[in-house]
Amino acid sequence: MTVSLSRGAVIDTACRLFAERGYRGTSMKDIAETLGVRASSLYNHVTSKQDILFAIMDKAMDRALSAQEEALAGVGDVSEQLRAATESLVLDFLRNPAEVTVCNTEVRSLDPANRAAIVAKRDRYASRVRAIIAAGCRAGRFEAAHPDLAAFAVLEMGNGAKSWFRPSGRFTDTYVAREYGAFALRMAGCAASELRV
Amino acid sequence: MTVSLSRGAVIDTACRLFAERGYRGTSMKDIAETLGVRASSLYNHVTSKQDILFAIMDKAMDRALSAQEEALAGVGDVSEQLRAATESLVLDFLRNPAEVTVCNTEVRSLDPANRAAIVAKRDRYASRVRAIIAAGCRAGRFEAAHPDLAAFAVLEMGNGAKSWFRPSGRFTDTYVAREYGAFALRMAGCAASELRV
DNA sequence: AACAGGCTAACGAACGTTCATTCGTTACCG
DNA sequence: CGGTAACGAATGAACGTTCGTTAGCCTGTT
Repeated sequence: MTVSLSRGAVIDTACRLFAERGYRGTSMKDIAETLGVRASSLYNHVTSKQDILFAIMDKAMDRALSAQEEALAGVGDVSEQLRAATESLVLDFLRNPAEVTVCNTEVRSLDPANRAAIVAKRDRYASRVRAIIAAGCRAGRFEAAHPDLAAFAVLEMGNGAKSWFRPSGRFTDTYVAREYGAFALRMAGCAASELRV
Repeated sequence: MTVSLSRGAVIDTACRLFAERGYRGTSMKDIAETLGVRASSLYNHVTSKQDILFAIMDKAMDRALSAQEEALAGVGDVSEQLRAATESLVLDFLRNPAEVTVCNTEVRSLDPANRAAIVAKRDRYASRVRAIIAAGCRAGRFEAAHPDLAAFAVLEMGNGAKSWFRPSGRFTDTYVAREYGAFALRMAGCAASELRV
């Protein structure tokens, strides 16, 4: 009988522990024990602890970016774009809380080269949201006094949702995402008549 | 000539370092070196590293709580209460970024007893915001579908502001706080006619 | 026979903390 | 005024752990 580790299992387990206790608060021994194995065995599947951290974050950013692309594909109206982008963001946060927590709290634990790669992807993600709000303001459909400021507030909403959401709670994740999509439109100052579509 | 350490100086320096590198990512040696002193000298002023962390967070929570009380004192109208509470929250975040960062990221590094004390204060702070939104909804002044959900979104806005705000930037902290106060009213579904007071 | 993947053992470094000692200043006493 | 006792605070050395990582071995499967 072989329980037999895999790279994926190591990374998934590490992700959960990093989210709970932080990167520096989690030892290779902790990860190994959770998997029922000795610490040295992990090195058959990953090259270092830093390697694990980067793999978690890189995978998570790619997932978020492609979910965002998919959500926006074929959506022309700028209000619907903001709604779709926000719903995608919130859904991603609610469905992958551990990965997202690691992404949000452990950027500082990345080696400089790894950090540059992750920050670039994060910026790409954020700039799409900024662009939508800016376009809506230019078109006179939103009336945010400062589009960038509203964009940051929207991007932060995912964290707000993640911090209290529990899958076993009153709401489904899709329902919460829709609710936050509406928050985003309101915050951007979208004309009230559009809000109840 | 005596540079001579003090408990306050140790705590302030530690706060900045904890905010940048995290509690576990900061050693007593790091703190001491920043102060131009050896690690063992710190123990003349604090009893342990954990003691430092708790002192930082306890002071920060007390400051936030009393700022909130002061902001709400004598404000009767529920819309103005939400605006005042949000402005107070955002201002506190913008003016004490290091303390707030530590409070938001290092709860997990607290010993169980210390954690209970801090979480109790944090809950007291959050419940005041929840109560305002709930009251506004009952009075028909707000129309959030789920008051608690809107409350969490409001509480998260401080983080959103803190993450991009720089004192040297385009906006003053009071201006940003006002802007976020308006976001909060919109998000709660406050009647549009009240928004431009 | 080859090998992947687990194991034990060991490493050097860094950690938080303690301890006895030394230093510099202040306050008192003759 | 000079000598000294006393005290707060900084120090280097040492402690027991824990850290991430490497090396070499052993076993079960192919």
